[in-house]
Amino acid sequence: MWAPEEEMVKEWESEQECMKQRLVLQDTEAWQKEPDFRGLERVGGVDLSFIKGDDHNACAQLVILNYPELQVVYDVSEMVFLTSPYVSGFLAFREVPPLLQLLHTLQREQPELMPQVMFVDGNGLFHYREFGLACHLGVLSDLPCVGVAKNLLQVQGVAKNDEHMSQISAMSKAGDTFPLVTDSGKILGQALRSSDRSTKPVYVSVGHRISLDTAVRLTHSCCRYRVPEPTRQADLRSREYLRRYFPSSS
DNA sequence: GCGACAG
DNA sequence: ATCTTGTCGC
Repeated sequence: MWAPEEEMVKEWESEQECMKQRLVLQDTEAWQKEPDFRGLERVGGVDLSFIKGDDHNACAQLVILNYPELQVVYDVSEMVFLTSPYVSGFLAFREVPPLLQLLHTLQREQPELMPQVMFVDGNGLFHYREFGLACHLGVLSDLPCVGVAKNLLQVQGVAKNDEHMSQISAMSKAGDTFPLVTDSGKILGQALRSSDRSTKPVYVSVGHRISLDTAVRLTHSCCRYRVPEPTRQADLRSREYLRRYFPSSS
């Protein structure tokens, strides 16, 4: 393809700017204000897994877990064909369409299972233009969303420097956090030590219809291992699906 | 040339 | 995202 990426990225930037106006960065649900999240019964997770040499065909996964037990009560795997390339800062344009499709199918076939909050693999507000995957999916689905990234995106002055490494070392137990502060002093997310056994933190940021404090508290309460259980199950199951139906990829 | 580059 | 098993430690 000859021209596009540069032009496409410009369009994508304005789309993000437009959708940003619909973002809600505060708690909107009653359960979010409860100390033990009383009233929260279903949390969702989504993920995409790929076949090694193929960046178009992927397995899209949606799982619903009950809360606080965190047992899977619904899961769907579906092969999808991705048309957009992965461009850092624009992950949502590649992954959101199939994820929305899974949510729409759920709405049509088992609306009573619709999750009350979604966990997303990647960032929300902690993003170059403060509109990452979790914001994008949140706005288009109008569901509360939390972004949890496994790797630090270096944005707006936040970097993996000595200070950052030092703060990581200072987190001694599960639940410990430190803020991700931009060069302009804005807190766009929190690094969280999600389990006692993992030294490497996860990076939590607001997606939609939830406050940062609630997002961090909820993420901590959904972690049995380093990655929040909804996202972890989505990842495990989508990869299992590929192993089963495309043995060539394993 | 070196480092960054969510997934 | 994916390429990759066993292995060291508790």
